[in-house]
Amino acid sequence: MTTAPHTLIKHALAGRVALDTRVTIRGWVRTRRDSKAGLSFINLHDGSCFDALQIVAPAELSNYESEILHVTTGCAIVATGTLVASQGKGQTCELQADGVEVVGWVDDPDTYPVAPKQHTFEYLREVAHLRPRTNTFGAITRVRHALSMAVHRFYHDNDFCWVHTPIVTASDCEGAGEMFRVSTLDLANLPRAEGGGVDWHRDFFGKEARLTVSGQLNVECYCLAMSKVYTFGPTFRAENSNTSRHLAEFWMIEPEVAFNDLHDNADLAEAFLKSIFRDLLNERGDDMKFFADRIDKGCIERLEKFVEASFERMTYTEAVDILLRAAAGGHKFEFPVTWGCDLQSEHERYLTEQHVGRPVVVMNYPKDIKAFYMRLNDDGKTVAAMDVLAPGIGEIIGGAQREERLDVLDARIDELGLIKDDYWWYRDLRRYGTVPHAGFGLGFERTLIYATGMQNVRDVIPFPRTPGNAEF
RNA sequence: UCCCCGAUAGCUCAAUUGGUAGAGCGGGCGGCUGUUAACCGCCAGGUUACUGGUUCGAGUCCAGUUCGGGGAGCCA
Repeated sequence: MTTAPHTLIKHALAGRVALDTRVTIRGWVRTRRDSKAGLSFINLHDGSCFDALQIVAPAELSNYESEILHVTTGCAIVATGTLVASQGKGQTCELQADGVEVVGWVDDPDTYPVAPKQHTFEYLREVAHLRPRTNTFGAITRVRHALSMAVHRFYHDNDFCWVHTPIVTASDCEGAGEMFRVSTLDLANLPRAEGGGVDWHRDFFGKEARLTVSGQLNVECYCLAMSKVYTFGPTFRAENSNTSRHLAEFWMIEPEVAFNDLHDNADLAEAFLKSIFRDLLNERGDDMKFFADRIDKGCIERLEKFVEASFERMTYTEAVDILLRAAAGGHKFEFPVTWGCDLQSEHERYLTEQHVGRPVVVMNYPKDIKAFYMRLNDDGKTVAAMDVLAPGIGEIIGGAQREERLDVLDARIDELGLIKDDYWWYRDLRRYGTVPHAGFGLGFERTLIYATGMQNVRDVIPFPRTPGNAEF
């Protein structure tokens, strides 16, 4: 198969193609306007940048009457001609076409779901297969890509290894969250064990298997060999969560660094977030300008401040004091604050939005509200956990220094009524060359809504999976 | 899962105390114009989410269901 030489619209618009040279442009029609002066204007997108290229189609084209005048939004065309300075306002250059081939027609223009107008995001979710053709989802797609590449660039440049932790896991010890089962058994005819329960030995993996809720336990193994590692992949939670911040399938980034303590961990989180946002501002100015114009006025300024200012850091105990003072000063909280309680959304929002006004790292939570693998502090009451809270989102990062002492880890496992044997390989890490280490998890979709000002994680992932919805 | 709100043309929304179903955009046709959210005229387009109830009469009131949104919990 040969590919006809063609030009991306971003290169044509950026001046990488000299004026008065012949080019071929391929893409999808956004709008068509006819002039009785004997020409039509076609706005064409190809996804390579935010802006469209204007195609000037003269009436002399052999298919002008028969085809060009019937082109509607969504048609796919290949236009060949000369890139020229525009005679009109609104664009610097345009394609003076001498040939326009309609490659793909729109069957029924009357009901084409994506009109060149404002649609609600709720509606566009119902046409998720066509929403990438809108300005907003084109911009989101490019921003998502740019941030993904920035993530890999940051870790690569800082000597991390990207570790592909498994999606399917047979260890039922990943901790928090309901998990999706993975099975090839016939649900209508399950093999039974002697007690009447399902005989999982007959299943594909010979035991119960599920989709991962975190790559952390696996990536710790590689951390204690490669020193600096991270995961970046899909994660699954079968929670019945119906909010603008939860998905059943989402992408998470989990770095893990040997010999790091909690403060190193917070330093890493800060340097990491600043790096990817700096890259985003540098690379996707066109899309970020769109988000600032149409979605969230302050999104660029917010990121610019973010990469300049240092993170506010406080302990859980300090956070509780701040909240108690706020309550005493008349601020109404639905849930009362006491030392030992988990921070509610309203508490996190107060801290990050009102008290600090930017992201804040809260560290050293009471051990009773955190996971077993978090390192017990010397006070015996708190663990070396940290949450990064962001305005408008809440928890964007959750992390900790891990418990590297086997006796302390075992005591925690016992305390929580967990079964030691289930964690045999995780415990082995503490028997063979254990070292202090720390890491965190960053929700990628939450990062995207923070960066763009979009309000729902369902609108920053191509095909959102939520309770009751796996269409497309 | 809990609380609150909503569902009317392809899309975004109107419709008075219950009394003939409307507009803009999009689409078709025509006019005008180097146009650009173009503009002007005409036309087409509806089982008012679904099921049942109250009523002479229901888009409107009541009950249930489905789907969607906001908030909460869980968390990233």
